[in-house]
Amino acid sequence: MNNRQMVEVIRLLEKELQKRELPIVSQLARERRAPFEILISTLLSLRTKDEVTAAASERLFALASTPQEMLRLAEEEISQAIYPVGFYRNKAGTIRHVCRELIVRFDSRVPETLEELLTLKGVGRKTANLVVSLGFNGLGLCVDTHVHRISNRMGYVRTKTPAETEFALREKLPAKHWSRFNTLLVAFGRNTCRPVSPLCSGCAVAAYCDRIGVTKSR
DNA sequence: AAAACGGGGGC
DNA sequence: GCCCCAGTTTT
Repeated sequence: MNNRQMVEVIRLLEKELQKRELPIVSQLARERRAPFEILISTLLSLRTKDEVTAAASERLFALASTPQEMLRLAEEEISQAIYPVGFYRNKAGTIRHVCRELIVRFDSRVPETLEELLTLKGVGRKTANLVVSLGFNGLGLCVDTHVHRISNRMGYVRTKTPAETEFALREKLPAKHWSRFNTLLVAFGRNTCRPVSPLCSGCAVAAYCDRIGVTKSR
């Protein structure tokens, strides 16, 4: 698959996912959110389903919407609010730590660069890229397992690891498509282009897919 | 490179 | 029961 085809795939997925109202849910919600809310909800999302994360985020933001307010909450209060996302000590602790850092080091704001975001403990490559991409409409390319799998399955790249995929995509895919690309592929990967038994019949972009590594499909 | 962090839901 | 989930840090 070449570049022009991949851009067409992005266009088709955009149309398809809107038409069928497939659950991009919290992703689309996040795009309208303040960077602080994107940062916090992304921290909540690690190894946790998106719907669970979305509901937990709402409950937490109802209690506190700024770093100062959130830092006033005890770890126990945060844990209670975000149930049942799991990783409570981890996530509640990280949230308080990040809030404190934002206040002390960044004038109570969320930093806008990948480098600065990565200095926050608990914020890794994917979280930082999402904040840049969705929070500041910047150039963030976040390669998770969905993006990695589908990029290879369609034959757009040939890579072993998500890190290699990120590098390859940064070289190959025009930056203006990055933000929508990862958002769309994650939604697509959950619903249609699943890890096993992808729903190939009726897939909107089947014509552009090489189906590499797909053995069983429906 | 692998383990640990944690709980719900799908199958 | 087993495996997976918009991951990151520590060993």
